[in-house]
Order: sequence, then structure tokens, then C-alpha cells
Amino acid sequence: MDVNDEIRASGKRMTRTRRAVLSVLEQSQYPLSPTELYAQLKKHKVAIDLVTVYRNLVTLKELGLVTQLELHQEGQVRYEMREGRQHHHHIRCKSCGRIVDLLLCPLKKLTAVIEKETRFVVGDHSLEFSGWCPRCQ
Amino acid sequence: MDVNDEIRASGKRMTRTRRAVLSVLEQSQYPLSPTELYAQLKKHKVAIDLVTVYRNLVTLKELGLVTQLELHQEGQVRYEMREGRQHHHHIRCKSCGRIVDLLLCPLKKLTAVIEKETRFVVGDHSLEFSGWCPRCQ
DNA sequence: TCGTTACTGCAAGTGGATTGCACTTACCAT
DNA sequence: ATGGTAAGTGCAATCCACTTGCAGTAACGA
Repeated sequence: MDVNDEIRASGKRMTRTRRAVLSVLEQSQYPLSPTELYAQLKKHKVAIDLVTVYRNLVTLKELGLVTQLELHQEGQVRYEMREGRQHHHHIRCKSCGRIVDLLLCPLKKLTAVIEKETRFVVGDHSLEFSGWCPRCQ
Repeated sequence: MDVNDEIRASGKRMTRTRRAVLSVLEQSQYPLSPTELYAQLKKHKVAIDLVTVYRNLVTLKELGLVTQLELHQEGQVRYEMREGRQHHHHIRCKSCGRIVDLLLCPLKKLTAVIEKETRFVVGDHSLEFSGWCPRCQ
């Protein structure tokens, strides 16, 4: 079941704008904010409204096709394709804003410890590092 | 050197409103958003503008007297007193929004691994869990 | 190809946070 | 103790990410 099928299976439709949003996300090397995504679309001469970008991202997130992340101190949200990629975190350069994937997640074993400590049932976690990238050091 | 001295030593002044902001933060059991802080001040009949709350928080953060945190999916920032408290993280209830401290930080040893993997120089990290608190389960 | 209804664009609205500016006040030098 | 100056404050306006209302458009199953 490819992306197209997944969308259709949920009663949603594969529209011109939705295809364009997916295409830009698929080609991006790093998670995009709605505004950046919108700028990319404009660059590719796609006629689309920023509101439509927002609404498509909400839909795609609900369908589990994209992941939403919020990086510290950014004041905006970012999205990346989920598409077979495994759970991971990010590091962001404090100087140029560059965002790079981290392949590790050291937290899975921690859940039990935290549940014992707090009596919460742990759902998600968000982990993010910031620092200075090679170019900015 | 107490809080008062620290503020004075930096060329800042200890004003009526700044004292009130600090007092509310000191008495809070959990990190407060500017709006919550403002509401607390109003409840205590402190005459203050919301803008002044914001500006004081910026100043206190710059002085290292308070820590700013951004919890995932909240869309607002929170502050807590630093005051001798050691580095820690938080867990937030997805249902009622309750925020509880975690005493552990499993990430210190990870810095070297990440620096090797990414060639970044790691500065800060932000880690946050969410789940369901005992009352909301 | 037609009808339903998801989707879109435009405009307006929210809410958290910031900025400009004139007035006020803390506090140090005298 | 007091007067000058620069930090701090309040108010209004603004910014910016994001959301909502609504009328018109288009995907796609029948």
C-alpha cells in the first residue's frame, strides 16, 4: 500500500496540492517548516495557498504519513516524511540553524524507570540536541 | 551572593515588579508560562503589565536566574527558578497538562557519541516525556 | 458524467510574544 | 538627602505562526 493508497483508503483524496506537498517533503534532506515548504512550492511554481500547506500537513500527520517535530527555541513546527524511517532525533546548529538526524535513541529502556518514578504512563518523548555544526565552529 | 546581589551586580535594578515575579516563581511547584505568572500576580493584587512580565523573564533568563523550557505541543514557553536546582527534565500529562520533574538525566555520557557521529560541538539538549498522570489514567 | 463531499483560496481572527515610545523610578554620585 | 541618568514600566501597536469561516472548486465513486 503506497502513499496514494493510504490516503484514498482513509476517505481522503489525492489532490494536486497534496501531491506537491508530499513531493517536496520527500525530496527534503531535513524537516521543513510550513513556511519553508510553502517557499519550496512557490519556487517550483506550484499554485498553492499557505493555508492549504498547513491543512495538508495536519491531514498527513493524522494519517501517520509525516512526523511533526518542534525544535527548541525555534517557535515553529517542522515536518518530515515518516516513510519507513525509524524513530530518531535531531541536532540543530545554534548558529546557522542546520538540522541533522541522529540515528540513536537512548531512551527506550528509560521508560520503565520513569513510570516507576512518576507513576505516569509514558507515551511519547521528545529529545533534541543543539550545538555548533562543523561549518560554524 | 543572593538573587538581589546578582541582579545588582549586573547593573540591573531590583524593582517592585521584578521582586513580585521572582516571588511567584519561587513559590510555584511547576514551571510557569508568562500568562500563568501574570495571572498569579493579578491574584496577588500586584499591579503589573503582561509585557513587563515578559521582559523580566528575559532579563532573569539572561542572568541565569531562571530556566526557560518549551514543552512539546504546548505552543508556549515556561520558566522555573534555577536557584541551586540541578539539571533535570520534565514529564507532562497529555490529558490534564500537569507537569512533574524528572530527577534523572541519562544523556551526559551521550555527548561524546553524538559529537563523533555528527561532528557538531554539542551545547544543550532538551528532553521531555509526555504521557498520562496517575489521576488521568 | 453527475453528485457528493473533500478540498482549496481568500480574508479575517487568535494568541503568544515583541517593539516603540513617553513616562517613571531605582540608585549612585555628589 | 537629593538630583541626574539610565534601567524599567505601561500602553498601544505590531509581528508571526497558526487557525477558522465560508463560498467556490474539484476528486472520484456510483
